[in-house]
Amino acid sequence: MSLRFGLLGLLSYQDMTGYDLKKAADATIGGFWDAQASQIYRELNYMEDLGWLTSVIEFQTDRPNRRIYSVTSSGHQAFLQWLLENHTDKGHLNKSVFMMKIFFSGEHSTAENIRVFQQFKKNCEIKLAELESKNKQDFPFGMTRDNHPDQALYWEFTDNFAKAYYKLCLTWANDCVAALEKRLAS
Amino acid sequence: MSLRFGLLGLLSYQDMTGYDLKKAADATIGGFWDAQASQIYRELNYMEDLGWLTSVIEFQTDRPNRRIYSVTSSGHQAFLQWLLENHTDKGHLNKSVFMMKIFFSGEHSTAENIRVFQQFKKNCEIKLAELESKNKQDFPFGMTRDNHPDQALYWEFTDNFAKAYYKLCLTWANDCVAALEKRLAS
DNA sequence: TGGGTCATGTAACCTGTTACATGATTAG
DNA sequence: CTAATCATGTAACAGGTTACATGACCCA
Repeated sequence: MSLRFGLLGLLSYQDMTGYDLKKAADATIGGFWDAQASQIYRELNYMEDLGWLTSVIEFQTDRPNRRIYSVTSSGHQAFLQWLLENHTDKGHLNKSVFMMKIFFSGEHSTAENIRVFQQFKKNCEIKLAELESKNKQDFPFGMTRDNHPDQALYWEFTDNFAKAYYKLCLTWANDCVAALEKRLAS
Repeated sequence: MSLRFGLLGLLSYQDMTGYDLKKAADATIGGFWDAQASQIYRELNYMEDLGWLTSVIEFQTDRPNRRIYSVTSSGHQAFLQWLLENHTDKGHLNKSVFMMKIFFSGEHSTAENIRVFQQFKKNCEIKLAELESKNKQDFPFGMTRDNHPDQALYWEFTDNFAKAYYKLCLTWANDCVAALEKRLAS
């Protein structure tokens, strides 16, 4: 699994600094991958050691210097190979803390669990709103849909998935709340 | 975070060995948590050090001895506290290798990507079939729905979620394939 | 004057994964 | 005869998280 290859992919669109990458990642793969800045810097370092990246420092006087990374040909090869490796992610719903808690929620009162679901719904609504609004503006750093017509379709696919996912969460949570309220009434 | 509490939860239903826990986990929380046996044993050890569990060895002659774990009161307290901690899992679609690959799939040919989606669909269908069949039999180790009426509703909630999730994956993948075929035709 | 942005990182830690090892019994 | 089941683990590693540190500039 790997942020690693996500970074390679983004850098293949455009040379960037770690700081830029954090923002680019949030704006592009952020719907399904939450990247930590500290990890980004670590990965960049590691990949430079591997020879997958090279970097140049841009000196600035009024702001901190910027270290700009570029993918080498061996880095791009590694990326392409990763893309071809068998995609069988075992179904990718294989670690959900929230579901774990729900599973054991019989320990709590019905009323309390309704509140938990309502909180969950709020979070989903926020996520959905973020995804909808993001859609209107284009991707940053020169990665526009016009710029990358072949890629844009796949960007939409992942976007659609994320949206559909959070909508599913909302309807599911509504059903759960309905069932719990029914129990309260009886 | 954290198989640990899942194990505590299951042990609160019934005393068990690590081996039993692996099977119980697969049968109960397996829809949304893939637990490794090696990690189970490590966690059991660790929790015994913490004083959250105690264990007794059951000697057997014809088979390996069994180490049976029970939750202590401090273990149960830790479990309850975890349940109450704020549930805000940031949305739990925050790490998907599959989506990462799809996002960057513009590098491949349309035909190849159609095959990738078809493989994905097959995996989802298998998962769905597993979930449907599991439903018919009851949970193992005395954890029946009649036995735990308060819990059973929440078990169903997580079950419903997993099923709805894989169904969503299927319809999404179908839409993607349709879009790709349309592109092939034009 | 306080908080946000720009920009880089380190260190310790936690959690989960992979690969391996052992060895008897039982069912096909 | 072979594979699965029972049953327990260890060791090394990979990947991700949290907390912290630095410091200037800009805007309200």
